Amino acid sequence: MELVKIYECLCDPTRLRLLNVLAQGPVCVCHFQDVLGEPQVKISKHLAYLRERGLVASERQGNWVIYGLAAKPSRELRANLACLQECAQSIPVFKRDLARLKKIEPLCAWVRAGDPGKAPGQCRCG
Amino acid sequence: MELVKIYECLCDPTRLRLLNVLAQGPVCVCHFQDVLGEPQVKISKHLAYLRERGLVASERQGNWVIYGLAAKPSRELRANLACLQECAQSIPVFKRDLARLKKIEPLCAWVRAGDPGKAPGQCRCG
DNA sequence: AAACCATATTCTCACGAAGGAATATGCTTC
DNA sequence: GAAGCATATTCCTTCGTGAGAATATGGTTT
Repeated sequence: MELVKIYECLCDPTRLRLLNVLAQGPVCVCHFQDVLGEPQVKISKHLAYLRERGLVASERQGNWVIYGLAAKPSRELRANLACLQECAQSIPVFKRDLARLKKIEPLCAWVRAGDPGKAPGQCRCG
Repeated sequence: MELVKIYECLCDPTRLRLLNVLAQGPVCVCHFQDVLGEPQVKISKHLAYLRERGLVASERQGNWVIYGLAAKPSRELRANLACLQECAQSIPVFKRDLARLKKIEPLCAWVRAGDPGKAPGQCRCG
């Protein structure tokens, strides 16, 4: 059942936080590390988990990799992501993450714009 | 996170089917066996799993045990059960289960009524 | 109280998933 | 092409879960 696959993706706190952030728009991996405050391996592996199951998609942009929600989600996925967002609104962890995201949002936008010519040698996350 | 506990409950096909059936009202265990066509142990263990995590509650009625959805669900639980129902509408397995449930519904109602005086020695499920 | 029914629990096995440390890959810059 | 950065993968250990067989429990009937 595809529905079960979706719920399997949702039954880990780190993945829920990732999806909550992604609901705001595409984000690059190093920003995830910054926003969630979790180690690189953890972030990377959970993103891979979500990618293999089709919840998110990734695109390389020079040194960075940008993740975004699936382009054309199934009805079930759309419904559940909407439900998650509704629930997340009232849960502190998620609100904190979005607050931190807002602070670095300009950087995210800049990375997303993806003009390699202007890219500096080092990510400005830290 | 309580939200994760909910999703853990939802990431198994058998449990999804149980919850889908329960959305129609309380049901006794032997009827679950009949509707899902799964062995007793399986049903019983998954119901226990859901009960330990507060998604469902059980009540003994003579030889039978009747399960129902949690009386006062959290906002998150309510939202997710609603979402599940919406998704289930278009998925064959769930529709089949509800169809089979309908056939034995009078029996369910009778068990729920719970007049031990009239109870026969044997469940009429099979 | 013995037989019986519906349900629950225990035991064992196999498997997948999460976390961390170490290492590999792909780009980019010098 | 060597060094450096961001990200991915591998290896290992630990833990929870699902399934089935067998057995236990609690209530009921005779």
